[in-house]
Amino acid sequence: MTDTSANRLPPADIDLTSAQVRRELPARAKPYWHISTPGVHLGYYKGGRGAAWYGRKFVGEGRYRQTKLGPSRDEDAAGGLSFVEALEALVAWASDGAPTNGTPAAPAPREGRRQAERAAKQLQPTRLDTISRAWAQERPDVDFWLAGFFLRLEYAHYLHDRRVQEVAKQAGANVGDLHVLLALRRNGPGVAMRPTDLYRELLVTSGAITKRLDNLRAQNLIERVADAGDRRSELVRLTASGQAVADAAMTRITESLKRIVAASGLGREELIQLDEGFRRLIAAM
DNA sequence: CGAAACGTACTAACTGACTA
DNA sequence: TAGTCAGTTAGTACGTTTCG
Repeated sequence: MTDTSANRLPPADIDLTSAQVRRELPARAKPYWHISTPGVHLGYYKGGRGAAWYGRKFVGEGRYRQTKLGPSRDEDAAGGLSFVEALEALVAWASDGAPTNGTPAAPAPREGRRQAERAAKQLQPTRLDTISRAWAQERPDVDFWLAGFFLRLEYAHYLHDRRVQEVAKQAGANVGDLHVLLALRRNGPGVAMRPTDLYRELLVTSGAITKRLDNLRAQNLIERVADAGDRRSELVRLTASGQAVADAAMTRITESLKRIVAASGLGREELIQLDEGFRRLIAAM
C-alpha cells in the first residue's frame, strides 16, 4: 500500500457495509467513499480487473491523504479484506499514519481479534446514520438534526467511557473503582472523604459506594479512618499505592485525549468554542 | 425522637464466554 | 449467528447506629 500525496476531494458517503450493495456498484475510475468517522473515510474501488479497499483522512485545508488498504474479498476470496478487516486496517492507518504493505495484518490472538472487530464495529458511524435516516423516514415533519447532534454527543461519551475502562483495566481496577480513586486524588493527597460525599459526587447510591470501597480496601488502594467529628462515619483515604494508581490513570487518560484531539485535526480555538457551547448547553439543561 | 450516615441483603440489568 | 448461562455491577429497600 502506498501513500499518495494529499489531494482535494469532496466529502461523500456510500453505504459499503453490504456485499450486495458493493456488487451492484458500477465499475468506475475512482473509489466509492464511506465516512467511517469525521475526517476518516473508507474507500471501495471497483475496476474492470478487481476491487480494492482504500482509506483517506482529512489533513486540513480541505485536503485528504489517501492510501490503499488492500484487495477486497469480494474479488479475492483467499487473500482479500472483508469490510470489517478493511475498517480495522483503516483505523490502524488513520490512528498512527503508519502505512502497511497492502496485505492484511497477521492474525491476532482470538480475544484480541474479537476486541478489534468489536472496536471496528463501534467505529462505524452507519449506526447513527441509520437512526437518523429511520427517523427522517418515519417522521419527515421533525428536523432530526438536533437529536442527531445529541446522539453524537452520547456516542462520543460512550467511546470516551470505553477508553477510561481500558485505563482502569490496565490499572487492575474497574471503571467505577477508578472514579473513586480519582475523586479522592483530586481532593488532594492524604485528604480523607466521607462515603456520603463520594456517592453524591459520583452520582451513585450509597450501596454502590460501599461495594466500591470494599473492593478498593481489599486491594490496599484505600484505607478507612475514624471520623473524629462523627462516630457514625468512617472516612476514606488513598493509600500510597492508591495515589500512584490514580496518578498513573489520570496521566494515561490525558495522553489519550491529546491523541484524539490531534487525530481529529481540531485546533485550540475550535475546542475552546466547542467547550463554550457545551457549557451553555449544560447550563440550560 | 426524627433525621442522617452507613452497611447489608436481595434483585435487575448487563457483559462476556461458551455452545449448538 | 443466536441463544444460554455465569459472573459482575449497581440500584433499592431496609436495618443499625449516631447525631442534634
